[in-house]
Amino acid sequence: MTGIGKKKATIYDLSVLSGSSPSTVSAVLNGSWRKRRIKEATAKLIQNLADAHGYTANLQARGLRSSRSGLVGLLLPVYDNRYFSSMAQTFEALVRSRGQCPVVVSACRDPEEERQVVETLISYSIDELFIAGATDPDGVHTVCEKAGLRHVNIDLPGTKASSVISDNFEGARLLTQAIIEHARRDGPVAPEDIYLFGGRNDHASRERIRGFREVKRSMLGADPDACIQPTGYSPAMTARAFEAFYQSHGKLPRAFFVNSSINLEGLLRFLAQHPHETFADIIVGCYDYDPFGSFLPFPVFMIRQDSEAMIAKGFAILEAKREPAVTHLIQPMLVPPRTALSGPLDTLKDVDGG
Amino acid sequence: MTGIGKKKATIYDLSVLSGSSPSTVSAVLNGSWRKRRIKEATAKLIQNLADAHGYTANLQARGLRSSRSGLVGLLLPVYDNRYFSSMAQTFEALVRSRGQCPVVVSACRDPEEERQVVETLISYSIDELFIAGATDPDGVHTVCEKAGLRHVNIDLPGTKASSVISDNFEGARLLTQAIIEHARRDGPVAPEDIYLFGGRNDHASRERIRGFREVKRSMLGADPDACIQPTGYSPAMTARAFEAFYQSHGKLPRAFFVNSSINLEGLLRFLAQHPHETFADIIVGCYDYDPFGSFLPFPVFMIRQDSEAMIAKGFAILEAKREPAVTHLIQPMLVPPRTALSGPLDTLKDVDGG
DNA sequence: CTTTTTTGCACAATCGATGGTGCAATGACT
DNA sequence: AGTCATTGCACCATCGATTGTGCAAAAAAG
Repeated sequence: MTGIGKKKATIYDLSVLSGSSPSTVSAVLNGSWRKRRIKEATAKLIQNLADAHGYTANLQARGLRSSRSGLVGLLLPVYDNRYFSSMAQTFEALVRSRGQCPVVVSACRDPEEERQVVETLISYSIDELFIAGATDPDGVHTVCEKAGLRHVNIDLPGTKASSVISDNFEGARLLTQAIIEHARRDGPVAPEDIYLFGGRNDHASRERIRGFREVKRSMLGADPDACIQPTGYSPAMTARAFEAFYQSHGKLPRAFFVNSSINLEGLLRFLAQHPHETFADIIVGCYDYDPFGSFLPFPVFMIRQDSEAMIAKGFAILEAKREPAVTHLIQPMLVPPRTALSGPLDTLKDVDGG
Repeated sequence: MTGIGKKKATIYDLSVLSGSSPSTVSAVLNGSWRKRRIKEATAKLIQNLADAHGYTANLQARGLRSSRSGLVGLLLPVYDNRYFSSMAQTFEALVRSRGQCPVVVSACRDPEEERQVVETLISYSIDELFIAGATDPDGVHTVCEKAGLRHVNIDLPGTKASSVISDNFEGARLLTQAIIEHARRDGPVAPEDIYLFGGRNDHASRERIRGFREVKRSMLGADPDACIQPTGYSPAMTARAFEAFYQSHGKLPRAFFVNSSINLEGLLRFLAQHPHETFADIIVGCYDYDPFGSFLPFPVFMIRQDSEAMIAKGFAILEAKREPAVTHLIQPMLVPPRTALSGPLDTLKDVDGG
């Protein structure tokens, strides 16, 4: 409580105050004092002094000396959608519960940015890194390896480090099947009735497209190439693809698979340009779960990826230090329309809730 | 490119390689070499060596010595909703563009956690801190001040540091007015037709409730206290409030104001328990913008808070070092139903978009 | 009352970068 | 040639913590 605006207390200050040496103070404050055979009384004395002066360790100094920082990084492509923001939320909670400090950064799907950001994290001696949805996981891997940083890929796999990803193939199968079955309620379904929008040439998109096509072939007997419309990940591009389809066909496909919630925002932009009623009968499957997306005015089947399981598995991999780079699949979950799942926020206590 | 898995190069390594002293190397690599009158040829030589060896500065060492880190912190209550995740996205971009490194952390609306997290950030000598939506801004302020850390409150104001917040009163007025006007399309509206759900006893909620009540009084002549249902911020509690209302009234209010998108998720949970058609005619106003929320099967008016302007203003305040703690209001924007606004993601380039 | 063991702690090097200071070499000028 | 200013850089203390090592004093053993 002493000293507002004063410099922060250091072990040297406490050393003078307590009459012990800095090393003793250090040992007491970092918990290694038993190993160092410090008398319990001494430890207590120093601990009390530290508390009284609001001592907190200078983590940069500690990190410099010990070349470990207690930081665990999560590299995201973007924050601004429910899949990644809930992943960040889960990550924070998990890292905190392990007594470490979470650091989340985004790199905007830019391979160069990804490497730079990771370099920066390395400069802070982070202890572990979760690389989520990286455009160039192997590029990041190289940077990490050079620095001896343990890391794991989440969501998009790399070839050089272990990865934990959704079973995109299976998820896509579930989703495609669900929208086709739903469409069949209104009569027979032809291959040209079912489209896929969004995604690009990354592993997840490829697997989802593969699952989509496989189910279409087995349920509908065919899958014309025209039904696959990879638009990239931007809402604007996706909206344009819907608009183009609409212009040439006079309607949207009867049912379609949207590659991610970001692409689904593209659908919103399209819808905003057109009267409400025109699209009351479309059926949508979206690979990603967004609670509001689930309640749109037409049936939206969604896939909820289990980011909690992915992060947890990621930690397990980092601890196991497996040598060969393996890829673990986490099963995603099909979410029927109008479903409000609980999320990471639900574990928070809501103080003063009235 | 040399050395995979080797230790990172330091200025000492480069010092040996270049035949210069460490301080010269340091000066060259941190850009202060002109001030230090280093020959250009020497600088070039060292720079080339550094590039060749992939040198990156150890930021912990630099931070320790200079007691500045280049880090700028953003403290969030949670990640997992569009308001805060888009704030994080904007923050990242802005900080990056200033050549600093963004660090985003969440504290789960827990005052104790808030202080602890900030202590940790301080231990890393962060240069500036944005405190967004803190439950106890003044508590955090105390911690910051003790460490001489420049900081600014965003979204929820404190009394001891400057703040940048939405004009919640005005936003609530706009929103309330919009839903009342919309409701009047179907006939006269009584005070008991319009409710407010969500929020708790924080500044934002209070201001919103004040705006809500003021508009109701002026447009409808009254505002019974029963129409205000502060449920806290959790979806579960909010859902319970809707359920309770429904049990006792046999329906939902004709129109209602929902305090935040998190509370709006509570509405989803309620809806999921009930048949679709029952609620086709409700009118909702939500204080927060979520693109999917805007397209729900009933009219949803939303308020989009301008987090970009808030962050930008926050930087301006930090730079100006204003002494008296002032509070700046940023005007939010009323978003009519079925509107897809573009967000921070739209400025990203989407490479490989096919 | 020695010798050995254990206890309790102090010393000092170290992590990597920064920045004040000092000093030799070079050039400019009288 | 002697003085002075300038250029170009090296030296060294410093930031705050960690950790291997050494050495007294106290306790135990002989």
